[in-house]
Amino acid sequence: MLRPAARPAPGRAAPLFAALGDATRLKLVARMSARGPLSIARLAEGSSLTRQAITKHLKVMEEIRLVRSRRRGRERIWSLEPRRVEEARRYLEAVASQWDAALDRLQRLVEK
Amino acid sequence: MLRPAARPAPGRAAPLFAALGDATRLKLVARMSARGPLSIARLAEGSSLTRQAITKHLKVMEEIRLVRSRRRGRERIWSLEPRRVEEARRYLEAVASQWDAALDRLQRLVEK
DNA sequence: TTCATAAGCAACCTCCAGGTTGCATATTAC
DNA sequence: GTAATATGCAACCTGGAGGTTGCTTATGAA
Repeated sequence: MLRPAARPAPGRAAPLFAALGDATRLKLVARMSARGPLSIARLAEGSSLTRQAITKHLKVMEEIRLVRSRRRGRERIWSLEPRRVEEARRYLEAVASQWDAALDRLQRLVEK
Repeated sequence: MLRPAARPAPGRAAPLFAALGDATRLKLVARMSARGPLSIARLAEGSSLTRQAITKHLKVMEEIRLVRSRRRGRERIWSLEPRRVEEARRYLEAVASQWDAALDRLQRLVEK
């Protein structure tokens, strides 16, 4: 009985948004999403930051399972976890529609 | 010619997610979205934090236009800015579908 | 087998986000 | 008019996020 994934509580969703809320990390996400799985070296390429800084950011995102990594030879390959992205997306969708509903309610109250 | 609102660059979208990425702020968003426009006092109600702390959070969100406020008598009423929520939502939607596309491309490459 | 590449580990630094307290000011209620 | 309510302003404190440097280790290439 696969339930339709209820909206998570704000306390649970916040860390997800926090992970996305750093420009460096969001660029990493964008790069992965554009090119597919990439090694740290590839991800750090062109950045003004150190490779170690990039690694730290990746670990932050891994901790909340926004990305995952696997070792391949001497490299470590990083992938996006699309289910988490989707989870965040749905949260915002719910917020927006709930807000609309609240406004509608108030509007009707005034009209009465 | 109202264009369909292109996906913003990571650098522009990150502050939006950062604003959502704090548990206190996300709770404020949730509360507004559930009940409609609310005063600071209402928003601070039940929280363990100071009213001033709440005010600071609201200002953070106002700065990036995730919420707006208007004065009404001695109160200040805070509302959600649903277009910004929608903007963030679309960003995530784009990330997810781009990732899927990248995987598909790679998959087809392997099969060839 | 030796050199170059890719990554991991750890210690350290700095600044500012997220809080607080204390006081001032504007509105509203009685 | 006076007390209570709702908010604004400012100074201050503190931990941890986001960086760096330096060194080590594993793997691949020639």
